[in-house]
Amino acid sequence: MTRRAAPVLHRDNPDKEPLSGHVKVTPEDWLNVARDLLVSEGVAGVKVLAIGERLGVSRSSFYWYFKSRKHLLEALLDDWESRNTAPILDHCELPAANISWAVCNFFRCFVDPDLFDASLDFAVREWSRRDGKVRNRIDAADAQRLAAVTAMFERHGYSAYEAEARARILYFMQCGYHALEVREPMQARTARLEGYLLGFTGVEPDPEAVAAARAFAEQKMDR
Amino acid sequence: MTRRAAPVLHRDNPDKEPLSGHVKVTPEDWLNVARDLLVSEGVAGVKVLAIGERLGVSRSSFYWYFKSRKHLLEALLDDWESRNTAPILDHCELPAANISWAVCNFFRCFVDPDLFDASLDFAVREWSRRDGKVRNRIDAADAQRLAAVTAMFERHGYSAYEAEARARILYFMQCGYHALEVREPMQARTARLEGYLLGFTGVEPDPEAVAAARAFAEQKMDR
DNA sequence: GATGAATTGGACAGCAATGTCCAAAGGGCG
DNA sequence: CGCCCTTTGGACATTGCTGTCCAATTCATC
Repeated sequence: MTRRAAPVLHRDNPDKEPLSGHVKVTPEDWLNVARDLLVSEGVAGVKVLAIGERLGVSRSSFYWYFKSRKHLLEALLDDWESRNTAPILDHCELPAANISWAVCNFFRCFVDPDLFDASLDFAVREWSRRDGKVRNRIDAADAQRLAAVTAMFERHGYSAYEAEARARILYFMQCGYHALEVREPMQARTARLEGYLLGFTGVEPDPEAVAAARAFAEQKMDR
Repeated sequence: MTRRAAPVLHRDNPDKEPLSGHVKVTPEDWLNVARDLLVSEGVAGVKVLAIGERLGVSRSSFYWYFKSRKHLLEALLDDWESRNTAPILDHCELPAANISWAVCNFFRCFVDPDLFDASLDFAVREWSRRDGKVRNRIDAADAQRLAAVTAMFERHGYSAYEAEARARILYFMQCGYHALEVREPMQARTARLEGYLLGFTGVEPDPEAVAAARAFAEQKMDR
């Protein structure tokens, strides 16, 4: 059925080899909980004490793995970069019979948290408002993603000018949807699918693409 | 020429009557600087000491006007609510010869910071992620705005279904644009106007509406 | 000149966070 | 057994914030 999100803690993950010796947690555990806190509380919520408590481990042992909180935050940023942009680029490049299928491929990222973690992306975005280095990283990511969507429209026969406008409508709209943290049942969302596709592409949507996308989205419902 | 944004400090605003007696600042001054800080630093940056410093006034005098920081924040939220949603509703209801003009009216809000302060809106949105009461207020605002845009499309002949989808594309896309804090010269933005209008409305844009919108936006450039 | 509204600066308590140091374990492993 | 890697908990210095209290001051106005 639905793939479960990977456990945040190393020791809760049966796939990982057991920790030997006196080891209770790994640096990755610190990082995973830090990411969780970044999303739920913002960068200010990423506190050494809070992470340690959730790991069931003392605050002092943090400094065994990381030089300082600052170094943890740097690791967090690398982690985000290495996981959130690639799936979008991949899905834009997927072969597609027509523009309906192409846009539906793109949609998958914004429906499936395993492909694109919108909460993480916006947590980093919020962080970037107060940190120039973070800001540069996210600007680069946005540019890459936009270029990929534009190329997708161009491959399906849109002029460079129209492809750019449509790419921006599509990508910004998805970002806006998540920025507003709209809460609605997945069915309400997929019910508008034909309308969205018509708006994004300017042509009547391909019923087969719609059906496939709807099936994919509703299967991801219980998330 | 360009209308300057109102001075943040009462005493810097020549339109206001001079303060009498020993008065150096008004509660509105505290509020204005607080709003500035909310936007630039986030709600955590709204600190009594920091505001006092920018007002050139001691921290202690804050408690003459406000019971506590918490009360200041409540005033800040009321202030946002009373200024950011009305212009959008108004501009959606403006008479328009066709859908191109209507959407261009709507655009004005997102181009003119006097009509809609996107930075403030997103600062409140960020705040709402960590405060349930704030969250409820902003959800209500989003619902009102979306309803107004939907009604706008319906008045121009779109079916209820299509109006809803197009309203969401339009409103979410504008929010996404600002959420990503795209930095580009206004000319680059208006160059895409025809493409945007075609995407949003599904019909070829009215050249007169485009020309008027372009003139309006470029006149607001130096902001 | 007295009154009172507005402001000041300093002191103090309380809290939460980071980072440092260290002595004392505890368990795996040679 | 004894070494070493890892963890612990506590103490401590430091920083920065809120909120309280208060005595002193200043200026407009009655």
